[in-house]
Amino acid sequence: MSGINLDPEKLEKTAGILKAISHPVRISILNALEGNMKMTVTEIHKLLGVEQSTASHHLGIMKDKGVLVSRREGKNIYYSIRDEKLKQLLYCLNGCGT
Amino acid sequence: MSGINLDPEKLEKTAGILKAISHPVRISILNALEGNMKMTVTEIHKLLGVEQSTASHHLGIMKDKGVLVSRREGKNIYYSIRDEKLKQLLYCLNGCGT
DNA sequence: GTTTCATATGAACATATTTACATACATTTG
DNA sequence: CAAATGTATGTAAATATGTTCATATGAAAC
Repeated sequence: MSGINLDPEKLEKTAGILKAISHPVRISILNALEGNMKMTVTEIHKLLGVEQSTASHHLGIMKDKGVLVSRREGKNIYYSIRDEKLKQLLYCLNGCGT
Repeated sequence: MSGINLDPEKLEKTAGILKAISHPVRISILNALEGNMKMTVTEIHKLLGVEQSTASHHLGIMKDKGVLVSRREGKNIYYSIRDEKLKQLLYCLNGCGT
């Protein structure tokens, strides 16, 4: 909150979270999840028009960095945004995109 | 503001801005600039303990993406955060870093 | 003009990302 | 158990990124 962030580990973590968002496809996924609460891999892959494996890959990256969580329901796996704070960040983002 | 962001150009731009921030050194630079308004390349290179060329490189990336602006004053070039909105995003970030 | 300080650039190298394709795994249905 | 559906993984190739070292540019001082 005051001055420079010196902790290398926290820096890495913060950078990791940001990096996990810094991709057109992943931003699209997050935008979709802002409106839908939860979506399956197939829904996202069809909505965005990317390969199923590509969608899965991007979802995996965001889950790995703690941006998303997933939950199995039968054959489907639903992904959703983990933290409300991250949604705030997304709102800021849409504002910054000028 | 509602639903999914479909404009590929805007997506690329947003991703570009985020990408420009998604690096430990660059987050450190932004943290430093939040407190200092403006800093020279040398100040940053010494404060963070990175090579001069590395500091210049990272500053260039952020300037290129519109995150920073630079202004020459004599021998020095001062960098500063371009947009107030970006500072908000940084505040959000420090909140999300848990 | 040449020396000095501040910054940027280019080459080279290692490493990481992104994507597609094929295939494997998990769950349900018949 | 076999088939069908939904998801993840492994490989490979193209591209991008990060870092260092050396060098070039720009501005000021002498």
